[in-house]
Parts: sequence; C-alpha cells; structure tokens
Amino acid sequence: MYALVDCETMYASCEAVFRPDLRGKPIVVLSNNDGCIVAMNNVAKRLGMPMFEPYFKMKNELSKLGVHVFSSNYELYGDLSSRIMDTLSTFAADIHVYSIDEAFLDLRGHAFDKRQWSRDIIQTIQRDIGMPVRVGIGKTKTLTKVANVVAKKVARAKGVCCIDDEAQREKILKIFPLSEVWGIGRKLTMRLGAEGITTAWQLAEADKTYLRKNFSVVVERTALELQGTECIPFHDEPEDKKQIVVSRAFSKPITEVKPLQALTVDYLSKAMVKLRKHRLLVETLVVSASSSRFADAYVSHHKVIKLAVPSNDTLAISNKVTEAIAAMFKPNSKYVRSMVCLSELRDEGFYQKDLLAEEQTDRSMKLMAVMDEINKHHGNQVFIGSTGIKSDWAMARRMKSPNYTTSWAELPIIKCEGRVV
DNA sequence: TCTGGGGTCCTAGGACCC
DNA sequence: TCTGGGGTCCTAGGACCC
Repeated sequence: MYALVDCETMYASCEAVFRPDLRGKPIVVLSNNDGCIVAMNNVAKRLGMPMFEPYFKMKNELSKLGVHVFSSNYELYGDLSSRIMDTLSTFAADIHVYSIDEAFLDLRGHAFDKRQWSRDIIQTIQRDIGMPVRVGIGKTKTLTKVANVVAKKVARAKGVCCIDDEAQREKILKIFPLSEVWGIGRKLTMRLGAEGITTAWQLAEADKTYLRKNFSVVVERTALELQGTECIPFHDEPEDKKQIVVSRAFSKPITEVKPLQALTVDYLSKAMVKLRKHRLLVETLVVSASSSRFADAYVSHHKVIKLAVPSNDTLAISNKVTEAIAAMFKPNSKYVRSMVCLSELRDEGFYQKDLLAEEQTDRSMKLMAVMDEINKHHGNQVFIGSTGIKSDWAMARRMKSPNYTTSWAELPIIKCEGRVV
C-alpha cells in the first residue's frame, strides 16, 4: 500500500498562510510575467474563473468579483513545500517527493489504521504549516492518484480516501472518468473513448495485449496499475538529469541584439547554477529566440553549441551564447522569448576525456563555486557584466507577496495588543 | 500593451553496421 | 544488381505531467 498526500490548491493556499484575512476569499495566482492564471483556490473555482486564461483578458472580471490576484512567489511556495515534506517524512519509513505539492509515502509493512493515520497527517500539516492536504491510499501509485481525486471531490470523504479492498476498487473505478486517470490526457481520452472506453474500470478490464498494440505500453501499464498490479516502482526518479532548460518570456518585446544577448546570458547563468548544483558538466547546448506565436511573422531560430570539452564555466560559455545570438539575430523581428537548453550532461567526476582537448581549469571551477556560494547567501550579487542591462525586460511580478519565510526583511510581524512581539 | 515554465517517456524512422 | 535479417544509435515529434 502507498499513500499520496497532496496540497489543496498549493499556490493559492500558500498565499493565504500568512494572510488570515484572505481565508474564504477567492485567490488566483499568475504565471511568470503575470501572463496566465495558473492556480486558484476553491472559492475562485466556484466563481468560474478559467484556468490558463491570459490575465489581461480577465483583469476586469477579477477585480469586479473581488478576486485577490498574486504574481507567483516561488521562493515562498518552495520553502513551505520543503517544510511540508519534512513533516510528512516523519509519518512513513520512506517518502518520494513527486512535485512541489505532492509526495508518495510507502506504507508497506505497516499495520495501523490507515484512515486514522491519514487524519493525523491532515491535522498535523494544517496545524504546523497552515496547509490543507488530502490523502489517497491504494495498492499502486495510479490507484493512490484515483483515491486522492476522490478525497478531493467527495465532500463526505473529508480529505481521505482509501481503496483497500476489491469491492471498493470496483465501485470507485466504475464511476471514475477516464480523463481523470493519471497518464491519460486529452488525446488518449479521445482515442480510447472512440473504442468505447470511458471509465477507469473499462480501461482496467480491457485486454492488455490490445492496449499495448493499439495504444502504447504506457496505456497498458496504466490499466494494470488500475487493476492493482504494480508497474511503477516506488522510487522511479530518473537516475540522472538529462537536460536543464531555462526559457522565459520577456516583459516586453525586444528588437535589438544587446538586450536579447543580456537576457539569454542571464537564463544561461540560471541553468548553469542548476547544472553545478547537480555536479554536472554540459557538453552541448541549444540557444533559441522567437517572436510571439500570437502575432504574424512568427520567427523562431535556434543554434546548437557543441563544446570542445564538458564544462560548468558560465563565463566561457556565455561568450559562445552571445555569439550564437548575434549570428541568429534578425533585425526588425520582435523577440518575446529566448531559451537555453543544456543537454548531453556529464558527471563532474566521470566523463569520457578527450586526450587532445584541454580540460576546464581548476581555477574556473573554483571561481564558479565561489560565485554560487556568494549568490546563495547574498541573493545574486555576483553576475556577468553583460547581463547588467537586462532589468528593463526582466520578468514582471507586479503583485508578488512578500517572501515571508526566506527573507529577513520580509518576515511577518505579529502584533499583540498594539505591540510588536 | 499584455497569452507560463520545466520536465519525462515512448515511438517511429533513418543511418549505419555486420 | 538484387536480396535478407538483425541490431544499435540517434533524432524529431507526440503525449503527458505538475
């Protein structure tokens, strides 16, 4: 048996943790650049706010309905998430953090009352962090996902659903829509629907050879998991990272080469920090820049940069990125986004060495380590000179909440009888 | 004016080798 | 010139997830 614990409308709930005045009020959270609505709490959902709708289209409606709007505050969400995961790890022998707002817990070998255990989790996380969570329990990960959805949708479940016997499994799967099954997206829902499969139960009961032949092994595995046969192991994180991508839209279109270079080198810096954190080196990278998909004269070009030796040196690579941008830049184009993708990642201590090429020097490795250390503790004080002019186009987050938990200057202040305590 | 970002897995098809 | 099977590796694109 496994449990899946997930946070209820994570981003929106985070915004309310230090704002008790917002409880029971509608909240939505916007994507980077305040582009789209990417999260909302249940109150906002009930008002019919559409997910992934561009903010500029919804602005009036939102203010008319008194919806509280926030830019995304990843520092806050990330910090609260790690507190939640720390707490969860005290409830089971093994935990697999699946995303910022959910984790699988391993219950194999436990003989306790699973429903009571689930209620304890909900209570503890609510009390210690202020985050509402739900618990779904089942024999396979796919079944815990089903249980979790039921825990969310059925009010009398009170946030807990445990699929622990056959009758229960059949009853739930028969009314569980196919489109909500983990791993079945829009396209597969349509294709399977055309074959008459519209519920989780029908998928579970379908012929596995037929599923594999006409769909894919993924669909076959999902069906088996729904039957209670484990196909997705508890720990199935990829062994190594395969690529690191940083891609962002600018706050306004760019028509000159310099700022495009500056922003893209900034994205490179972010990707390289991640690279070094995973103790990796990069051998090949792809740089691209494009105009708006929504405008006429859409342009998008990319350039592949192959390094002579695997490297983690932001300074050396930034020169190549600058050159690549200069080479691909087309005057009169309105660029709205660029991307840096690091691929062909190598382990820092173990990679195929090239006898003829010169390796990255120890000196630059140390310089990068020092730079990361300073930035970690003092908030990105050291950066590449050429990115200095980027601020005009940097990401807009006009409605961001304070970093309550990660910045001394923004700690919440508690007042008691008029005095700060 | 303003339309997210970061990932993974699988498959099919081409190139190449024996 | 035709004919054959079997295998690997790589890439692009589709689909999905959070």
